Amino acid sequence: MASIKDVAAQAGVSVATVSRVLNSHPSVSPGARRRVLAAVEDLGYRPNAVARSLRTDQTRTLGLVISDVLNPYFTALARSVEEEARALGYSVIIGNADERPEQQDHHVRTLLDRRIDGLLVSPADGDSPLLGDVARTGTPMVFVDRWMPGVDVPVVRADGHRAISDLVAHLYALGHRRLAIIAGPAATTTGNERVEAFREAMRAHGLALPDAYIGQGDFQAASGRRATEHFLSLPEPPQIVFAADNLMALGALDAIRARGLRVPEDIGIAAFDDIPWFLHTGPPITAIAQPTGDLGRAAVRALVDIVEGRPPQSVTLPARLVVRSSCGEPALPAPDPRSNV
Amino acid sequence: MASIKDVAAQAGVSVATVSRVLNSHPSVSPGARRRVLAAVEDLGYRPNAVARSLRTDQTRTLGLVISDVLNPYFTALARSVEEEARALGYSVIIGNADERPEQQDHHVRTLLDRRIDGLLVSPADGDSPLLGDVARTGTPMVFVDRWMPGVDVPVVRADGHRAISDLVAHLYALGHRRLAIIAGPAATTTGNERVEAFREAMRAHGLALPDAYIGQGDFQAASGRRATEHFLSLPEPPQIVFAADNLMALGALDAIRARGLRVPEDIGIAAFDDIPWFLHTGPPITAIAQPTGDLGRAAVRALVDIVEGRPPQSVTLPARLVVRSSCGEPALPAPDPRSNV
DNA sequence: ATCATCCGTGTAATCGATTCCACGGCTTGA
DNA sequence: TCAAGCCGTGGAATCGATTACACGGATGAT
Repeated sequence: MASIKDVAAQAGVSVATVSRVLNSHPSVSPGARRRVLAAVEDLGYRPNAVARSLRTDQTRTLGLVISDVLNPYFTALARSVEEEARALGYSVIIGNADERPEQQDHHVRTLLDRRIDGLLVSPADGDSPLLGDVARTGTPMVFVDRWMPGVDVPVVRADGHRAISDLVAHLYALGHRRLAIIAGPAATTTGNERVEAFREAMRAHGLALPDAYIGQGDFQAASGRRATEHFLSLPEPPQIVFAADNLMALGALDAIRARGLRVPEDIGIAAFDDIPWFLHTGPPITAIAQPTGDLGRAAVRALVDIVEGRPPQSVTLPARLVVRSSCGEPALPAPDPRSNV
Repeated sequence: MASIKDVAAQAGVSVATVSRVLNSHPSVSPGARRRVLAAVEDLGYRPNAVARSLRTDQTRTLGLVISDVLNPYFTALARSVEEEARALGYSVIIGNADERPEQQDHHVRTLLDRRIDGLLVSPADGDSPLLGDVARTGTPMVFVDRWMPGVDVPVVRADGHRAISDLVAHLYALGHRRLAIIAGPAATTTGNERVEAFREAMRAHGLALPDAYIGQGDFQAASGRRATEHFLSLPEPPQIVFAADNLMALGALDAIRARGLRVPEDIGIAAFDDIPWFLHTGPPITAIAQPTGDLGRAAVRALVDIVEGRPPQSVTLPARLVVRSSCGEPALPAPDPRSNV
């Protein structure tokens, strides 16, 4: 592959001049510029990003470590992150943690070894001292969706309080009183917050959230299935199962089907995170939609702000309730049950 | 961040010795090794992958350009690719083409600029002379899922002939005669093959595939919706709509719902690509499952074979039919309607 | 005892870019 | 006319690693 030396030789100039042309430095004569450009074209020359990065100490690359690529929520997030980054002249390297802290740390380390300019993380369950260390060394870093308390970096996330309170009001209006939740791992912020918001909203309606109605999940489908099976074996099963993410909702649906029960007649389902498939499940699932695209874009902007030396901003955007029919027919159907995720 | 020089100074040796320790070169004295390791630990030193790549001319990184990250089939593929690559000591950088050739080319170029060791591509619709050029320059490259005729690189893919023929037999047995297909873009190999296999299987049952029953899609949900709307407006609509990928099946489901029709009573649906969600749609969708994990792994192995100088192999694995209820109740229900994707 | 060999180590070249500094030629102002 | 300044350019240092080569000392064979 042609190097800058080949171009210089072909154009009859020094490598310094070639570099100047390529970086549009002003002091290059029109003639030299023309000859360099011709040589570049002729040789099909493309600058070696590796060499350039070594010299300039920047890679124009962002790292994104997500908890689970198979989760449509994170895929959607990854897509918007990549788009915004590309618009700002950065590439993105995605690492999939698969909800496993060791794998998350593996990716963080590889990304750091590659000297990415900044890191976007949605931390997995379990504590990882590494992330704290990384933040402390001054590597530009931003949390997206989930964050870690005690690590002082900007956080870009959705706030579900309002939407969860709307959800509980909706369920209450439909006559449901026994509401259960499948929680995410306690160590993730999103896991806790959603339970707390749910409990609070129930209290506002004079309802209690008994421990038996709190299932421990790990954001994966299998855990949703297990938790739901347990709910269904209770002497008094809940009327509604609210899953703290979309995959656990899927597992819940499985468990309910396996028992031969119907949704929503026998038991209702709702989920945090709205994804296109929820329109097509039987029945369509009532969900809380996050502004995924906006979150991804805001996260990239915050990170690039840090990278480029501007003051970054934490961002919190509201999630909103999308009512469908998985908890029973709503009294007043929403004008458009389709989410705009 | 500490460099190899800092480690050398701290350990009281030269950078050469440090490098030898790090690369487990045999001729280093135990004492020196110990001091170097201590210094590495002490400084939290991690080798700079950028510098190393520049010198060794290899990045131990593979590029993967997929057609659409929002398509669960490709996400599953990406996941298995990353896993296998990690097991073999490589990292993966994913580029999302969004079914757009320019965006695909953008990613290919960026990946090449970064001097990835090899490229895994599932080419998008539309011709891209770039890929051919890249292959010709000797960059290690492997096609996965889709390929481009005339570009001489190994192809790792699933063969759907048998499964499609099974599908048509299944539909025929259920009494369906008017079968329609939503094709992928003509320029993609998978697009064409699936239509041809379908046509051939129909002919084997004495059925014709009229042009009106061939919808032109682009592997995106919206095109599946449009094609299905067109089918439904025909004087004699088909009894079954077979979508050449999962997203178009989703679009088809949309269109059918929008007309207030029921699946499978009014019209049946089947899809190429099986994804977890198809178990949960209303009704569960009959689909053709690709051995996605095996495909991803085989593709990585083929690519790494090229990179490391071994002779690579093209691989074709059979897809298989997973019967569910979206085309009517099967006479003999399959023992386990759950796909093992 | 002598010479060849081997082992552990350091010096320095190298990868492909960017960029500081110096230099020669030309313009411009006094 | 001459000094000062500017402009286009090239030489060379530099980023952080790897690795060929050289070298001194110890070991082993004869």
